Amino acid sequence: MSTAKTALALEKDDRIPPRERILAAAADLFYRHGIRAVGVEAIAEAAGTNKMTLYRHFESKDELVAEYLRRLATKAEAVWSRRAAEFAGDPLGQLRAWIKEMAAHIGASDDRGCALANAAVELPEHEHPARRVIQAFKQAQRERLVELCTAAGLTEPEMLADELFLLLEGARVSVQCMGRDGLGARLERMGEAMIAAHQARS
Amino acid sequence: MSTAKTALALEKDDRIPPRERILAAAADLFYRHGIRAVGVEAIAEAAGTNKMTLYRHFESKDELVAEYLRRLATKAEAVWSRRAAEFAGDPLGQLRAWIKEMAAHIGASDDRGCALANAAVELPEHEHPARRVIQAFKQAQRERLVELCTAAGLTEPEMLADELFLLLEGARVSVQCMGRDGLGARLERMGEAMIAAHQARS
DNA sequence: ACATATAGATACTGACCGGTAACACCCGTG
DNA sequence: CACGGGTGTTACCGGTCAGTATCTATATGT
Repeated sequence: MSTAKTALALEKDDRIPPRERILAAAADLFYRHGIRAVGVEAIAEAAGTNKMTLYRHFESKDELVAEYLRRLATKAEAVWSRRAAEFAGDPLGQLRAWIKEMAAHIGASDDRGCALANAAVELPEHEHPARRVIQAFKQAQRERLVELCTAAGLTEPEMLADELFLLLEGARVSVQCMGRDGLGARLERMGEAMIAAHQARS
Repeated sequence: MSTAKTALALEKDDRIPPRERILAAAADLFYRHGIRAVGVEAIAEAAGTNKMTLYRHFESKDELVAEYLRRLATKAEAVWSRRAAEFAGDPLGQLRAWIKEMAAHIGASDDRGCALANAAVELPEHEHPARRVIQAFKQAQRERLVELCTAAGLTEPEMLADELFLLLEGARVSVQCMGRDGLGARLERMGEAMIAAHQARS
């Protein structure tokens, strides 16, 4: 079976503790090649260490995967906090900024969609430790959107939040099926149209 | 790594030639557990045959995967033809029927989203024979939607087609992240709202 | 100088992977 | 009857998988 993996070992920096190097290498390889396609040995090597050290820090590959996703979720929450601060008191502006940022992501040539969603597709087993991370993150994401739509005084905020959420979620997977070609720009227009449709008619 | 696979060998029916039994078994296992999670031996066994016979009909696992997706694409095209015939001269009705059917899919308890999209997530390698199948199918799908929106006389048909396409695509992956809970019904409302927003104001 | 903790290196286990070789078998056609 | 094609069976190949045991090296703190 075809399994082309580019190692590209990020050069070892001893100032960074091995646990962090492992997580960085895992993030890169998992995202680019998929979780099941990457072996622990390749991760250890890319992190400038070895399997034994990896297993001293993570009790299994499944746990490493869960931690990889947990880190991404934390990072995403930080971005939301940053944006909330930047657009304090302007929920509509925050909503628009979010759409803009997602459109930019989709335009990036190395984008392979949402790592959490991809993991959900790759790991259907209900008992996998990654699944609770994914579910909690996506539900929080939707909740945040609902609150934003509500605060912006838009009509039927829950429905609009779902529309925007699914639109973006669809765009991020669709890019992996069909390629990019201008989707980023179209996405922004669609988001704006949906918001406009939920603005109270004066 | 956790890899729980339920075999559930469909009992062998000798009236069906082995090639078809293999494709049926592959379709079931690939969809339920993911492509990388299922080995050729498990497929052959579930098909009531063995690896050797499988490799007499498919030159590699990658080719089997491509054929699995090709069959699904063909089946989907047939559904579209059936629907086009049923709603001949009523593009709007056809559009609505499509949304209804997709919403029903999403409500089904064993749904794991679009097999083609899942495969795209699982197989990022550009050279994989499955990728051309996926891309062609998704582009045809979008094209059909554009034509339908145009025929229905809706405003900005390309944009509406994209909106509906991404909405549905998003719903099918989102189900795998967050569960179903009523998404089917909400989906229908959202689709109708989008269509309404593109109906020429009188 | 000593104890402790962390990390590196290498080799290993047992299982599974995709793919193949060799051979026995059955069944329909000539 | 003989033949040949599709099928089944078994054993195997080299490689990789997740995970572990063992031993050495290094750094830190006292």
